[in-house]
Amino acid sequence: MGILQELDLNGVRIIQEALRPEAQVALLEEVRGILRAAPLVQPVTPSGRPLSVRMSAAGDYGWITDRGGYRYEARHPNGAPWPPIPDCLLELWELYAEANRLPESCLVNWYAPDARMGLHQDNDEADFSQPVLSVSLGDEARFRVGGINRSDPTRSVWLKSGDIAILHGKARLAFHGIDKLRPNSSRLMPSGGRINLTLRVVT
DNA sequence: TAGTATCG
DNA sequence: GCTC
Repeated sequence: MGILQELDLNGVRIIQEALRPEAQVALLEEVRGILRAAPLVQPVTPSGRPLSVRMSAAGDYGWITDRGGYRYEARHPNGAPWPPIPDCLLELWELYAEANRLPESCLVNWYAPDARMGLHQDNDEADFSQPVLSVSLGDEARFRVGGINRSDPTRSVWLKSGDIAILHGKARLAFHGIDKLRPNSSRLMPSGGRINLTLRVVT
């Protein structure tokens, strides 16, 4: 175990090694179940540009982007309701989120080895007093965090498999993104890539 | 503008 | 190549 277990990145709380390897394996199996019920899709921005990340979701709502805009939807684009959020993720929320509501959405983001996520805000939710909690699985990723204005200075950290990041308080609306993955940096998924699970209160 | 390209 |  490393010495550093927790750090603050522009107000974003990073909990390193929150999940032991066995818990990561179990969570990965839950994710595979979600993806059987709700297959990954490659979304496009409202301007029509594809995201490099592929997405699915669990819970009452999933986050969607297409030519119609950014929004939450109660159903997968194929018309099926999203599968339930696994209990182990609800337990992580209770343990770390310090929220007074339960998450209504678990976004599942699949990063192929060359996928990235540009700097953005999570601002399609109704209640910004509720935190956003994300779990990393698989390859390490450079996570960049700024402030509430796009021009604010940024800092970055390498997120590893099993790490948790929480956008809360004044950092709830912090701009953030994923610069790049570090290839072959995890034994969890030997074929490479990264999964990010993001729990949010939507309404 | 949850995109991409580019720079010192 | 990496960082900001």
